[in-house]
Amino acid sequence: MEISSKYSPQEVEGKWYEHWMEKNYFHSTPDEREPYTIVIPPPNVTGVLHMGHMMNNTIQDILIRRARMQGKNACWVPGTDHASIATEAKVVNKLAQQGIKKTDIGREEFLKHAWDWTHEHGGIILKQLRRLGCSCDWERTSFTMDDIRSKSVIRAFVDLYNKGLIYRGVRMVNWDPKALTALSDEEVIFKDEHSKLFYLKYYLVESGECKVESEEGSIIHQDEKGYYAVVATTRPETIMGDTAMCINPNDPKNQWLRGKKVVVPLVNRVIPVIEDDYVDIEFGTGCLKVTPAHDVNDYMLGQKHNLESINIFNDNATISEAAGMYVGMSREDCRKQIVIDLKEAGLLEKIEDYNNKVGYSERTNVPIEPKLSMQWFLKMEHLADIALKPVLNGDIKFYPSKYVNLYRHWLENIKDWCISRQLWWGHQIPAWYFEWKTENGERKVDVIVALNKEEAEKIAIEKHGLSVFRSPFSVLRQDDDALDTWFSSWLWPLSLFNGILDPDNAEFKYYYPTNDLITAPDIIFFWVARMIMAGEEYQDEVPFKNVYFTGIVRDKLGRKMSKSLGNSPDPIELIDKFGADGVRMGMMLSAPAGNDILFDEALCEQGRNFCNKIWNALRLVKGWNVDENAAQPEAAKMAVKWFDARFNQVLAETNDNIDKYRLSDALMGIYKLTWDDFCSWYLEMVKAPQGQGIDRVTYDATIKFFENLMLLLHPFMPFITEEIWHAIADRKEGDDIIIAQQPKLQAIDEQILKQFEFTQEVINNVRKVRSDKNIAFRDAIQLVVKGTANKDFDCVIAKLCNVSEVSYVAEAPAGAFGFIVGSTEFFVPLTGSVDVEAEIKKLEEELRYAQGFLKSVEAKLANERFVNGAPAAVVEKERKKKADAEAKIAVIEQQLASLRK
RNA sequence: GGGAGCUUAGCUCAGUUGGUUCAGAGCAUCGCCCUUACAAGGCGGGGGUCGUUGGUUCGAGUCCAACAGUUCCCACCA
Repeated sequence: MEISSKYSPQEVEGKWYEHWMEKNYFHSTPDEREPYTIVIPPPNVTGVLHMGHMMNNTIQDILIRRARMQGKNACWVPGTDHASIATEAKVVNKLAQQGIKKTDIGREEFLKHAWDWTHEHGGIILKQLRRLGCSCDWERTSFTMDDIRSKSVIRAFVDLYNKGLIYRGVRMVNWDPKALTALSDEEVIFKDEHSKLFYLKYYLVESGECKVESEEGSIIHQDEKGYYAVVATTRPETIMGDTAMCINPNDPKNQWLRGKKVVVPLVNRVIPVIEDDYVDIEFGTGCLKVTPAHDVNDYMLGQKHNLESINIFNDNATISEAAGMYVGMSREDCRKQIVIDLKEAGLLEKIEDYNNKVGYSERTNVPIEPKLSMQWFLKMEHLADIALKPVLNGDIKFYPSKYVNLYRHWLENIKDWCISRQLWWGHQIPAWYFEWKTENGERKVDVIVALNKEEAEKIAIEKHGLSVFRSPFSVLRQDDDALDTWFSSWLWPLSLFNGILDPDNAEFKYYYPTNDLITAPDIIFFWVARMIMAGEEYQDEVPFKNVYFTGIVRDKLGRKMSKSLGNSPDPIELIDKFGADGVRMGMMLSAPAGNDILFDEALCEQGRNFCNKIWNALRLVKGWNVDENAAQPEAAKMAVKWFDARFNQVLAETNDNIDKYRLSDALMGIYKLTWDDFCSWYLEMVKAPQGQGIDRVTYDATIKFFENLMLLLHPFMPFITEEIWHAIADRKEGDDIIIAQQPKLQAIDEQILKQFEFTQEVINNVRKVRSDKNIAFRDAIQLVVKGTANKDFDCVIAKLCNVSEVSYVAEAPAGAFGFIVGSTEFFVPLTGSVDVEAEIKKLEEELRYAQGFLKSVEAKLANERFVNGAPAAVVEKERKKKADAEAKIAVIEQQLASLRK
């Protein structure tokens, strides 16, 4: 049957994936084998595959497939994340398009919509992973909001609350005015902003006691309206919330303001001047306006100095009633208007350009508003403590290791984790508020944390008595808030095997701790660190042993891929175009651990080309006819010996590279072994002459080598390797490469590798002579060797260079092109056309180089301090170099002499 | 403001304890080839004073210092 000269992945990939699924090869159950476990970083349930996923999951699949081929019980657990804030935002948007507001339909109805949305869009990404070839144990597919995972989250919350690690309190939190929820510190992204610094006039209150005294260094402002202080601010729209002005007590230029009262511009509220070291004397005028409700530092000052706190913003960051003016305006509009009004009122001294950092919501990309609110927090001190140890002592290894520092720094400076979100999509906080009326009519509230409502009721009854509980004035209602998404993700390695609810179950005991975690460095704090905390807290054991941080996928200009830039290719389209194997290879070739990868379609093209190369090697071998009577030619015999050694050499390197998570190096090694060593050298050496059959020994060896190459390559390129596996030999049912075992490392014949390297150099030289002199390959030539040499590979030289005869002589032949390999002289006799002058010139060049080299070596050896100081082996090496160089020079000189005759 | 990393061929990167197995790889490029597996290919070639400047050393891409450029992380200077 004719095989196409182009490999077509479209015809191959789907077929094999189905076959693997049918055979249930991806599924794992505990047995006596060593487990190898990976849990997927769960993508957003309603998301679609992007390049980051492609890379990340390719790596996971490589590791999982390799483990499977090493006889381990490989288990890769897939799943998705409910992505609380992101998904809720999408559902809210969708409802808005239908004119529905979430608050109008209520929690239950909203959740119905959210589940519909989840079911409709959910799991697309997992299907896409199948196209990529991912060998996940799909039977284990989980969701952070499925039954077990949800119950695990609730159990963990209750448990941590009972341990005293979770508390509820009023704190300054990061408020997202678009999503209308609190966020954790990690969800705030600071961006540089070109903004303005506004200098506002705060006039002093005139009164009898208020006397301005000039002291040394004072800078007093005064105009026709009186004395005034100048405050520099980037946020003039918050003046309605000012309840003090603060100076540094050690600031000479503002001494005159001590104990005074000033008037907030436009607002006309009188506020005191307070003093605190916190104020930076050098910044602006050294006067700080204090808005305790809207700035973290001001809040701290407010607490310290007992200031009133005026919340001038509504939850959506419009101006509130409490502000008394500009009510209902957006903060942006308000700023514009207030600047105009200040100017008109003569209260704006000047405006300067200013660069500062503004916190934005990671999800909704709107500026964060610091807001005082009641939230739930997880205490981090203890958890940080237990999570630091395993990373510092090497129980968990980071690749690359530079992330250890980052990790440590974060844990050592950690703050409590705000875990409540004012969202509905997610795990509702298992806290109930029991409200009742005391005998004297006072209303009271008790917070009850319990696994479910029934439990909560039981506790309420226990604590407050049945009659109080049943009283018509009593209410038990659950906290409205949901938990941060990461509060479920951090349990992932535990909860996937039901280790929170049932820590003694056999599966959990078998699969946990998992082996490798492959993730992006930008979630090292969000996720990695917290999983380690949870693992240590619940199992007193690490959740995984190695963490491989991938780089961020960028476009070839180094820009982050994003929807708005439109520079992110659709991974599925790439697979359609280049095949999954091609794309996988493209991703892996330039993705050393931790380095950003600059993605370029050309890399996938290289992957596709490689597939094609392999495909054509198959075509060649398939075209061979075995001649059972044929004896094995010498060249083929040597080729088999050599390739066997070479294969084992690369096998050792590959194993080493993968053990060190240097996957791109490993793949490159296999690529070169296949393309250069196998295709360009080996196959050319063993090819039978036109029209002849190949002998049995060589054929079998070749098939074996081909198989071994495919085994080595399979984790990286699963589809084409399975296809080739089945094409090169008759396979019994179930003899599939995916479950075959990796080749075992055999002894490497170093001697033959050295000999062959020498041979390659000879062949390259002959080819160069051919190329230089324009001698077509079909025209046979002769090769003359001066003196003696190892003749083992002469047959190979003859075959690959179309040399009719390799002969050995004592004297250099006249009229021949010469070259030197090592210190052996070779000649290609060519009738009539030798340009003696050119040959002399070439040799002189070589001589110059060799002499220069010799000189440097001699200088080194003449240096007593080197001979005495350097290790003996190094000195010995130099002596050898000297001897070699001298031999080479002698040879060149001799040749020159004979040419000049 | 603090901290970490990076800077080697046109591009993307290796270079693990300092010593021609150290100046490499892949891609790109150039020349010649439709040689019956492969033009998504074959064969051959060119290309870097290892960011700069000092220092340590017999010897530095490799160690140290400073500087420049660049990336990232953290941080309550309005």
